[in-house]
Amino acid sequence: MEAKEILKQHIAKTATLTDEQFDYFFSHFKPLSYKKGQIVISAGEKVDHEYFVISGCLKAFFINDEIKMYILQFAMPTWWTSDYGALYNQTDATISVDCITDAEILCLSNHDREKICNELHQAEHFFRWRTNRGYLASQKRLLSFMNNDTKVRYEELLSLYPQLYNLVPKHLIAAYLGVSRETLSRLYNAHK
Amino acid sequence: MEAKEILKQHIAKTATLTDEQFDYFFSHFKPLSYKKGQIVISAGEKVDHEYFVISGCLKAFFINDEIKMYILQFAMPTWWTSDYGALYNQTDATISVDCITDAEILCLSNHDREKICNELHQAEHFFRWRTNRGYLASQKRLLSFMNNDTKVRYEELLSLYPQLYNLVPKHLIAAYLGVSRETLSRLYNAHK
DNA sequence: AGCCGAATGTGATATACATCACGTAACCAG
DNA sequence: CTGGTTACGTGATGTATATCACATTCGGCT
Repeated sequence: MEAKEILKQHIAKTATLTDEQFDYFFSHFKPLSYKKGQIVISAGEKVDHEYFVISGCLKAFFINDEIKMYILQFAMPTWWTSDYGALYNQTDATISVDCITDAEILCLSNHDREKICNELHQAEHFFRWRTNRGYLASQKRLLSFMNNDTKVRYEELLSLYPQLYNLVPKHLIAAYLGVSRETLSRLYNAHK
Repeated sequence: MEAKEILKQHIAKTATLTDEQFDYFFSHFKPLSYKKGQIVISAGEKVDHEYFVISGCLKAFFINDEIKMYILQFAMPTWWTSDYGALYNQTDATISVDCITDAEILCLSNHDREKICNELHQAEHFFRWRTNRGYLASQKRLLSFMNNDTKVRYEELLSLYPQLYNLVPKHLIAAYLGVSRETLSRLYNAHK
């Protein structure tokens, strides 16, 4: 299935757009191809776009002290990603995004999103719901962080996204869980 | 300033409504008065409303194992609160909300919010931005959780909301930070 | 004023995890 | 194939924090 159709079905779950409206909506997206390891957003630079993943897997991450990396999100097909803080507030990125695998993505500028939201009520509706889902997911993750130990969070992550186990290296999973790679290694090798 | 005016100025920061439109918008809200300690949302029960705080301070919290409490949010004037997961998905509440102090709040049903969003494009715009701010705040807190130790998070919280120091008991601050009350006590009593 | 439960301080001990260190295996590019 | 980089496993040790226990103080009621 091509990118346009994937986005169309994704939007259709929350908003009602005529074919003409969707064509107009889609005309603001630019398709991009990335290779494994390529950088999409680099901390310290300006951010003008958000990204909708068609295929592949990206990560959005924060690096502190030039040393420790924390992964905010693994972005899989039909997920959106960006440094939304920087994007909405027009500040420099503090979060970076790069490709864990080769990836096809659709790119939408901040300006165009606001323009479309203004022009099409249903587009605004869609983006409200998208953000809402992100908010709920973030809150759920925060609660899990406070409430569960690493092992439970690890199993939670894998039961939610089993494909991650073979797709991304273990030290990235550790960076998502917020523990060291050594601790994670010991956790699932404590067989029995 | 009365409740209606507070809400009006709050909305005006993100959305443009005529006086007539705002009057219509406001007509869906119901003012309520609560006493310190009163319960607004009780885990396990249905949730039909979200709440806009006019005065006082509420907390939204999760209780695990009938023992440990984690505070998701201190809701201060002009903040919104509810169990949004339960509200949007029409499931039973997993999060409770109660009053830390006496409070005046405005209450809006889930049904009415969706109705207004559908009728007034600018209302949908407002709620998109409100949710967006919540999402960014939640993401920031998550990052701080992974990246900073308890002391830094404690200072972060107090520099953001200095009034909390005298307003809420320390064990609630500990429950927000995700540490035991003993640890928090030792932290700021470790005066050399 | 005086009482009682709630809030807070503080010691002792246990534990999960970070960190450092080192070794091995897998992967890829020349 | 080969050398180097990346991923992964595992031991030893230090540290922040949880937990339990108990003492003390505070604040709201009657």
